[in-house]
This record gives sequence, structure tokens and C-alpha cells, in this order.
Amino acid sequence: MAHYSIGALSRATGVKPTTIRWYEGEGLLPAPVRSEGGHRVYGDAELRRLGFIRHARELGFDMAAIRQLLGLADQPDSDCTAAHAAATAQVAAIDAKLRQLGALRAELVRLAAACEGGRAGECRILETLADHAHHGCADPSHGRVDAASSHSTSALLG
Amino acid sequence: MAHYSIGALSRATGVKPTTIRWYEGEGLLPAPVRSEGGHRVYGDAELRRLGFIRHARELGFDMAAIRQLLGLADQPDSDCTAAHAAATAQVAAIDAKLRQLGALRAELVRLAAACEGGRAGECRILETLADHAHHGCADPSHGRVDAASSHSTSALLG
DNA sequence: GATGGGGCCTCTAGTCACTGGAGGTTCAAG
DNA sequence: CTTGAACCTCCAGTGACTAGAGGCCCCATC
Repeated sequence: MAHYSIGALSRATGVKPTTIRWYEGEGLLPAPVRSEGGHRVYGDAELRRLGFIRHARELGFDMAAIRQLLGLADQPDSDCTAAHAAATAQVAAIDAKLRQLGALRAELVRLAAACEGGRAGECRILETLADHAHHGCADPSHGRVDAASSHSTSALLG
Repeated sequence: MAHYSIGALSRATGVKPTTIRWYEGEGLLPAPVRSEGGHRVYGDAELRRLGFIRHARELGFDMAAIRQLLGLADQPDSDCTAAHAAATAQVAAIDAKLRQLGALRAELVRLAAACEGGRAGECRILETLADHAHHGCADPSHGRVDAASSHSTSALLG
């Protein structure tokens, strides 16, 4: 069994050392064996687990969802329906985001097209922004490109 | 000229009182007149300015971009090219996000389809996540649905 | 004029998933 | 044995708010 320093694990997975340590603090990775001098020493099990986490993060699962997915993966006899539900919920979340961003994009394109440069006092972009009509956007997480729609994906329970 | 309490301003704009106070602390809104007892009292100028900010936030502009847009709006003689650039940059940011989310969605749908329920030990979802192949995702802000891709939109300077 | 309760005040801390830095120790190559 | 890169811990900061504690103000009603 191979063993890795935190730097080697980082290179192998593409997850930064600081992030690996943070995962450990959060309990996503077990606290590893230490060398005499106190350096972390990892094995293949940690390599796989970290890869799992990274892959799930790339797919947009939040930490709560990942915790549950790891829990499932740790108990091979459990029912994987929850994993399916999580994936489906994540697709739904992405669909919502896609719809929202599409609408946003359309409005921005209209906005950008309306301005031909010149004095800010006559700029249609600035005018439109200043127009204080509440043109009802029901979604509370409005249109932020990087919205912190917070409580998102931990729908494993649903 | 009408005047409003912070609560009235909140109802008029849809921005929460705490957020209004936070904007003031950040310098996006000027510190308003106070009543004898220390309560904030706003006028129509603040109402318009807050509406401007809210609208820009809905379109996904980050605070740095909004600061610049406000600066432009405050100086009617300035050149509004920067506003146009900001809108265009925002469209580009959204396009990137849309592309990324689309790819993500496809992978998730594949993932979800591969699982028919049953033992977690045989779940294709969990297996795929555990598969540690680095299938190169160049974007460092990976696939998070609510990515904090941080330094995003303040491209007014570009 | 007293009272009640809702709105307002400030200040602090928490969110999410990390990231960066300071200040010090360990490891491995030469 | 020396160097310097990598590692250690701890703490603070990111963005854009949000929530809560503990206390003050304001207005309407009695």
C-alpha cells in the first residue's frame, strides 16, 4: 500500500493541502496516521475517499449531501435510493439555475443593446437600472450569477 | 418630499432593513438624516438609489460593479462606455456559467439514470463518484451550483 | 399621562466552502 | 550538516448578506 504526504495527495487529487486539512477538521476525511514529526501520512483509502469528495463537489453537491453520500458508500448494505434522490434533486437545482440565468441573460442583452456610449446622463443602461419599478421577480435568490442560495442540495432526506 | 423610516423604505424596495443598514456601512447608501431619537429617515433620493442597487444586484452585478455604476450615474457628464462594458462582461459571465451548468446537468442525468435503486454496494452513482479518474475539468470554480466564483464581475475597468 | 407592543438602534457572530498568512517545525536532497 | 521546500497549527478573511441579543423609541390607545 502506497503512502502519501499531504502534498502528494494534493497533487494526486487536485485538492489543495489546506482544503484537505479543512475536510479533516470537518470530519469528511478521517484523521490520518502521523509521521514521527507530526506530518500527515495517507494511504490509498484516503486517496479514494478524497477523490469521491472532489468528484461530488464538482457535480455541485453541497457538504451535507456529500456527507450523506459518503455515509451510503460506507455502508454497502444500505439502500441507495437516497443517492438517486440526491442526484435528481441536484438536477432540479441546476435546472432552476439555468432557467433563472437564461432570463437574466436576456434582460442584460437588452440592456447592453440599448446603450451606444456617450454621456452617462443619457445612458439607457443607467436609466433602466434607476427605474424603480418592481418588475416582480418571484425568486428570492434573485439573479446573482454566484448566488448564495444557501440551503440548496441536501435533499438526500426528501 | 416624502420621507420614510427604514421599514417603509424596505417595503417600498423589497430590500430588508438589515441589508439597507449594511449598504450604508459599505458606503453604497449615504448615511441618512436621523430623527431626534436616532432613527434613520430617508427621502426619495435614497429610495431611487436603493432601487438602482437592488435592480443591479438582481442582474447579478457584484458590489464592485455596482459601486462603479453608481459612480457613473452620479456624474452625468462622464462617459458611459464603462456601463456598457460592465453589462457585456456580465453577459459573458452568465454564458460561462450556463455552459458549465449544462455540462454538469448532462453528467448528473447520466449518473441518475444509471441507478435503479438497491444495495448501495452496487449503486452506479456511488461507484461513479468513487471512480478517481481525473477527467479534467479545467474551470477552477468547478461545478458548484452556487459557486463562490468570487472575483467575478467587476470588469468595469477592462 | 401611562402603557403596550412593534419598530428601531448597535454590536456581534454566523453562513458556505474554502483561502491565505504568520510563525514555527520537519523532512529529504545534496 | 546545511539548506530550503514542505509541513505544522492557529487565526482571520472572503461576499453579501442574515440572525440574534439586549436595549431604546414612537405612536396609538386608554
